[in-house]
Parts: sequence; structure tokens; C-alpha cells
Amino acid sequence: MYINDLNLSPLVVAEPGESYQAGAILNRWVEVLVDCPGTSTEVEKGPNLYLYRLPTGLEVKPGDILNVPFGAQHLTGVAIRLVAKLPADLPLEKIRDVEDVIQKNFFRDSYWTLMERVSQYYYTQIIQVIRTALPPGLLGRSQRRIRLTVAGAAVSTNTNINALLDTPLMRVVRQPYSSLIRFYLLNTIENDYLIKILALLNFQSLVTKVNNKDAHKILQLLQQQSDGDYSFRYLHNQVPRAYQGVRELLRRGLVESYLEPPQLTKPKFEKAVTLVASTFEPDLTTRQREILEVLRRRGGELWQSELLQICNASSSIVKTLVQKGYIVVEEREVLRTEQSPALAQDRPKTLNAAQANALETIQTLNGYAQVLLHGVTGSGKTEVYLQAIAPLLQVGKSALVLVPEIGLTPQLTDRFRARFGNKVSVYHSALSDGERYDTWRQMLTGESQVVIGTRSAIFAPLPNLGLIILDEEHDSSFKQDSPIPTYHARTVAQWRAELENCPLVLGSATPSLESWLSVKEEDAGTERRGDAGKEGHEDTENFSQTLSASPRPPLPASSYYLSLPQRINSRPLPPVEIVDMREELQHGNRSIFSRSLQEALQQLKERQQQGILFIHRRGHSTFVSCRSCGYVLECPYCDVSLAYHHTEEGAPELLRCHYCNYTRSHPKFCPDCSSPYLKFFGSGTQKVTQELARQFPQLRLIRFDSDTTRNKGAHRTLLTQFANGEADLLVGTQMLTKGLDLPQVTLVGVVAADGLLNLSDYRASERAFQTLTQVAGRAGRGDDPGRVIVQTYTSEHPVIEAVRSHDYQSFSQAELEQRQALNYPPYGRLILLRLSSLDPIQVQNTAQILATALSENEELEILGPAPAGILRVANRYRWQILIKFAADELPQLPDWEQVRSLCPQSVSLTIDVDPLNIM
DNA sequence: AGCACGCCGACT
DNA sequence: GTCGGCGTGCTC
Repeated sequence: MYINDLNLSPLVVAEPGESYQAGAILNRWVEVLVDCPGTSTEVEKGPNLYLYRLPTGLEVKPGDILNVPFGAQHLTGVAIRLVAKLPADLPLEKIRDVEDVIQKNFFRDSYWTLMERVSQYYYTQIIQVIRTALPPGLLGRSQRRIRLTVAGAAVSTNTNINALLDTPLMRVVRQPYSSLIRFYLLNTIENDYLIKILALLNFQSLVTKVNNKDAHKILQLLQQQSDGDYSFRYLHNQVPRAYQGVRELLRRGLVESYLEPPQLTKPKFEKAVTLVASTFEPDLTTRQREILEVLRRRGGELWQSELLQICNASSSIVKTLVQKGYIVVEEREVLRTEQSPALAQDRPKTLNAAQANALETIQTLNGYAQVLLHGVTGSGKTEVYLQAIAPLLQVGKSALVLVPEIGLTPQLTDRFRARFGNKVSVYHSALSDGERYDTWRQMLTGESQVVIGTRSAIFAPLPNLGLIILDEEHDSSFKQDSPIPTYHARTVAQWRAELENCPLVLGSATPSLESWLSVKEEDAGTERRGDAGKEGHEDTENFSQTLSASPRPPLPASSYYLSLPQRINSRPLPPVEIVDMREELQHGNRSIFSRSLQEALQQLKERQQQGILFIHRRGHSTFVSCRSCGYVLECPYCDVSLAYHHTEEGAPELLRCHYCNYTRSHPKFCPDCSSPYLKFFGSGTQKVTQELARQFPQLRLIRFDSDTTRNKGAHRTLLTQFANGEADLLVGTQMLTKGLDLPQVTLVGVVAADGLLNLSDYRASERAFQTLTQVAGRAGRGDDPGRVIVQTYTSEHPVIEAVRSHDYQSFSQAELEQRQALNYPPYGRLILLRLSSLDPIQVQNTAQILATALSENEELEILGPAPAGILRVANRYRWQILIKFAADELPQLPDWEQVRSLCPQSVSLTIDVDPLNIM
């Protein structure tokens, strides 16, 4: 908001004529927003704006991305406005020159406004937002790095140094000779010995004294790294008091410290050879003629490397031909974009009535509107997207398609490529920096294109957007919880669609309650559109007051609800069978597979069919339940299950609520039926695969999870193997739920639904319903209707019933009522304060202080402070405070700068607006 | 984030 | 009287 108040928006070009009056041509300056965090956290100082001189010959306009010197380092910044007159308090000699323009004319008004909205809503400095929006490697920054010296690498941290020193050679060296004699001696020794000796000379006295624990730890870390080189920042995060430790090592010459200049990703250029002569004169040798012939046959243009490879020639011959004037060689940019296998051209498919209706509605939209496309699994949403995009490309517009992180399967991208060919590009974080940078540059050209990407692709710089699609809009991977800004791509998409004046389509089989409620209210004629635009600028008398007024969430101009209630070709949804594992236990079945599932798995091989087995991720999602009666231990003050805490060997086993910090010891017997069979849930992937191999040795398995799909292309390989019938069963986690379209799958099994149902999170039910429905939806996409088996210890759970009956409506109805009663989203709003520190005591105390300060505001409901679900992560102790307030009558929110000032330096605070993950 | 400067306590 | 740790403020 303060950016706005300082008239930085929109980007300003100086009035024409102004610069002439200042006599300028030679004296032109530009105000630059530089990328150095820290300074602008204090309001009085304002944002990081600095004035730079424009050297002659460098053309700079507001919105350009620049490189500038800043103290000892080089930074990237954004040109905000041209300035003709110097401020009185700024002496000329302090001003330095702009170094370079990295990207011309990048920030247009609408894009800049988008940056500002994200910055305001998520309480993040605008430069951080810009950093998120741009590809990595574009915004450079110098970095302090620490690396081992030769000595540091040679010195041992765990063997006895005296033993090393006690070799005949070393004994000579260790004698107290004068430095001259020593120098002479050393010069007579072979080089690699010399190095070792130098190392030991430097350290023998020192190493014996490295009793500084931190220094020792740092040395070990560096030695474990293959190149013995870490950023200072990394070390600082790993080792407490790293500063002193490094100092110690520096003094002893074991490490050296250097400032690494920013490594910018640059366009890749290659030499292209073009034939410019039409006739070949007799002054050519046979070899030269041969090369020119090759070039002509290939269309008169080739990369130099290719040409030389084909002709088996060296570059000298090319040089000669250039001199003779037959060819020209020029540097041309090569785009490092993801290559995909050649695909057969795909034609639009015939739509059923519901699809056709949806398509028609989307196509008649003009300008900003929000559409919820609610289509059951297998209802053909993708085909609707494809046909909605096609006419846009015809008129030169572009489309943006966002998918969940694990939904970005080759299946999906192939389908878009088959339809739109090379107009499709894929943008996600798994691309290499070079690929990402080039894809990003490709977007800037403004040619009509389709970009498919994950969360961060919402910032794709497409200048001519005609449509934004969020597929599987309910998916939680659209929300970023670290690093800042903690944005939700759906929220950003709403702003973006509004600013670009284009429609936004939210597609899902299980819409988020947020999206569902917004169309329901629209239906009921409730006017939810606020006066967000009007507020914020009315009362700017007090700067900090303006700052603390909360920006409102985006509100759609008009929203539409489109339903695809049936699968394509009128295929039925698969029947869902619920198996109560308590009954299995009563019948003496102690296996993790019910009799039903065992039978189905048995039949799989016999009938030559394929199946999917879904296992909820293990790990920290543990909860405690009674195997006899299904009782789940819950918090008496909050409506959530208790999480099992067991930090280390010998520590007490505790159950704790992550909302209010209620803690109790882990009981020996079930409080309900006194059975001793209390069990932690969260059965691991490993256990299940082992069990499968034991009970069904004939089944061929493919494990499909983050471990097995880590490598590039592994996704595609595994799916191809499965599609080719090289395995009978795909066993995996969440990854199986998104966007897989495998017609041959007839069986879907959920080993334990309980792991999903009883997470200590107010969203647990919603998420469980979504995941289970999506998994179930993988079955019966071919001609066989298929079968779904869901195992659970709580078969009476409303989520289970809703999944069984495929009843989204009544589930969401009931869930919304509960949310409303407790004022949870989408009715109330949440802000989560995450505190972390290397010091467990200090972070806890700080959390308490913050909570006390915040609770003075009676409009806010403060939950906590409570330790995070996993107290310690990467050596940092984490606590959190949840702030709840009414969404419709926005209270006066705290002054975050003031809150931040309550944190000591060692405690870092992150403000997560609209958190999804509050464990 | 990096770095210089300056204050304050410990030691030659 | 000097060294070195650490907190504070500045970088156009």
C-alpha cells in the first residue's frame, strides 16, 4: 500500500521536455527499486528506492529490469521513474551509474498492479513478490560464500592430527627452521607434498586447538560437501553462532570467504550460417563447394555446429567462405525449451450436451468473469478447456492453464501439444533455470500461445491474455506456504483476470468450499461484491493507519456455475464399497487388506486387469485410534483429533492439540472401551508394499510416489510401463489422484482412509473428501465400470458416506454449516503467524508475548500460541499463532510492523495470510 | 544482504 | 592503551 502512496504506481515516465530543461541528455537519472531486503521493513524509511545516473547510450524506461551497483555488491532492480531534477539533499558524487538493462519494458501497468496487490494482501515487500514472479537467475544478488582452503580440505576433523604430523617428512618440516630455510626446503619437495605440508604448517598448532564446537561443525559440513563450498547463509542456518565459527576458521586459514557475483541466467546464443550467394564461382575449392551444396540442400540455413558435423569440417573453412562472401555467420538465440516426442495431430472431439453448454457459456463471456466448472471425474473437462482455448489463439490471444504440482503429467501436456502443437509451453519449477528463463522470454514475445504450468505460472508474463484456467482448483498445492509471499494462485488468478479483463475458469470434481460458496451466494442473489476499490485511499492522513488497513480478498464481478454431471459416453461412476476394518478384526482378519480387497487383488491377475492402490502419506499425520471400537482421541476444547508427539527416545509420549496447545499423556487403554489396542495410524508405504509382495507374489507392482518419480522423465516412463501392461498394480500416494486418465484401470483400493479423516486440521474433512473422490475417480474410465474399495475404521464418518454416494452437495452443505458455526473459512478468515528460531526458549517466549499483545484487539480471536506440528525442522524450533476474524466485517488488523518489532533478531516471523496448512 | 563504523568490555 | 566482539545504520 505504501508503494501506492508514494506515487510509484503506475510507473511514471517524466514529462516530455522536463529532461531538456535540466540540460540533460548527459544528466538523466532514474529511480530504481532495488532488491535488497531488510531496509524497507521499517515504514519510515520507505521502500528501497535509489537514484542512479543513466550513462550515455543506455536507454532506460520505467518498467525495465536493471542491474545496478549497490555498496560492494551488484543487485537487480526495477526502473520506477525517470528523474530530471536531483533532490536537494542528494550530492551528485554519491550517484552511481546504471550498469545494464536486463529486460526492457517488462512491467506494464496491469502487471505492476498485480505485484502491488499481492504485496499488500500478503504483507510482503513488493520486491519479494517480483522475485517470485520472475524466473530464478534473473534477479541477481551477490552472495558471501565460504570455501575450504587447501589446508582446510587436508585437515582432518576426526583423526588424530599428531599422527599425521608424525611422518619423517613432516618431522623435518616441523623443525623450528628459519622461514628462509623452510622456504628452501619446501621448494625442493614435490608439489603435492608441498601443498600438504603447507596445510599442516598452517594448522598444526591451530587444529589441536579447534575446540570451538561451532567451528568444528562448520569445518565438517564443508568437508562433507564435494567442492567444500557453502554460502555463508546456509552455514548460518545450520550452525548456531556461525559467524564466530567462520571467523575462527578464517583466522586459522582453514577457509576463505569470497563474494560471489550474481550468476545471471542469460539467453543462449549459437552461430547460425546463412547462404547469401546464389551462384558458386570457380574460385571455390571442391571442399568449399561441397559445404555450400550441403547448406543449399538444407534450405540455405543451418547452425554452424550442425553444418560442421554433417560435413565433418572445421570452423576455418567457414571463416574462409565468410571472407569470400558466400555465407554470413550470425549469433542467434536458441531457446532451451522442453522437447516432447512427436505427437499425432489431435482433432476436437464431439461434446455431449453438458460440455457443449459449458463451452458456449465460456465463449460468450466478455471480459472479467468467474466460472466454476463442476464436472465429475471423467466428465471431460479438459476437452472443454481445449475447445475454449482454440478460438482465442485464432484471434491472437493467449491462454494460461494452471494445474496442481503433481497434476502436471505428461498425459496432460501431450494432449495440449497434440491439439495446439508448438504453441504450447510448459512452465514449472522442475525446469532447469535455462529452460525456465527461455520459456519465460518466449512468453514476452506476445505471440498467441498456451502456457501450462503450476502455481508460479500465474505470474507468466503473457501480454495478451484471453483466458485463465485453474484445473483442480481445490488442490492445496496452489497455495504457497514458504517462502513468502504465501500466495494462493487462485486468489492471484482472480486479480489477474480482473486486471487483464478476461474470464477465469475454475475446474474441479470437488470444488473448494470457497469457490462453491461464491457461486451459491451469487445464485441466491447475495451481493458479495464489496467496496474494496473505494477503501484504503480515503483516509491517508495517517500513514501507518493506511498500512494496517487490510486489503480485501478479490471479489468476482460475475460468477457462473456450470455442471458436468455425467461422465463422457454416459459411463457410470464406479460403485464405491466401504469396508469397515473393525469388522475384519472381529472376523479374525489382522491383515492390512480386507477380505474384499484381497479377493479383488486376486482377481486382478486372473482377469488380466489393472488396479491402483492408494496409500495416504505416512509421517507426521499420525493420530491415535482404538482398533477395537474406532474411538479417536480428540481435543476437549477444539474439534480436532490429537496428534501424537514423540520427539526422541526416552521422552514422554504425548498427545497434543495444534490449535490450543492442550496436551495430555498418551493413554495405555482406550478411554471409551478400555481396549489396550490403541494404534498410531499413518501406515507407511513401505509396510504396504512388503505386505503385498508377501501375500500376492504374482502381482507385478510399480511404486508411484515422490521417491520413484524424482528423476526427469520418470513420471512418463512409469506411466508408459503401466499403460503397456508391464505391471498389474500401481501403488502410490497423492500423486495418483491428479489427472491420471488410465482407461484400463478397473480396481481402485484405498488401504486406510482414516489417515485422511483424522488430521488435526479444520480442513481435514474437506481434503479427505476431495482426495478420496479423486482417487475413486481413477476407476472405470474405460468400458468396464470398475470398482472402488475404501478401507476404514470409521465407516460411519460422514465423509465416507459422501464418498460412497458420490454426493458432493450434501457433504459441502453439512461442512459449510460447521464452518459457519465456528466462523472458519470460507466464512471467517485466518492469518497464521509462524515463528521460528534456533533457540527453543526464545521462540516460545516471543510467541507468548505476541499472542498477549494481539489479544488486546477484541475483534480478533487468537488461537495459541502452540508449537508447530513438527516442532523442529532443519534445526529451527517453530511456534505459531492463529488469528481468526470475520470475513465480512473486517476488523482493524494489527500493525504488522509493530508486531514484527516485538520479535528479537534471533526469531523470524512469517505472516501467512489465508493459510491452508496450519500444522 | 553486506559492510563500515563505533561502542564497550577484556587483556597486554 | 589496544584488540576484538557485537549492535547500529547505510548503501543512490
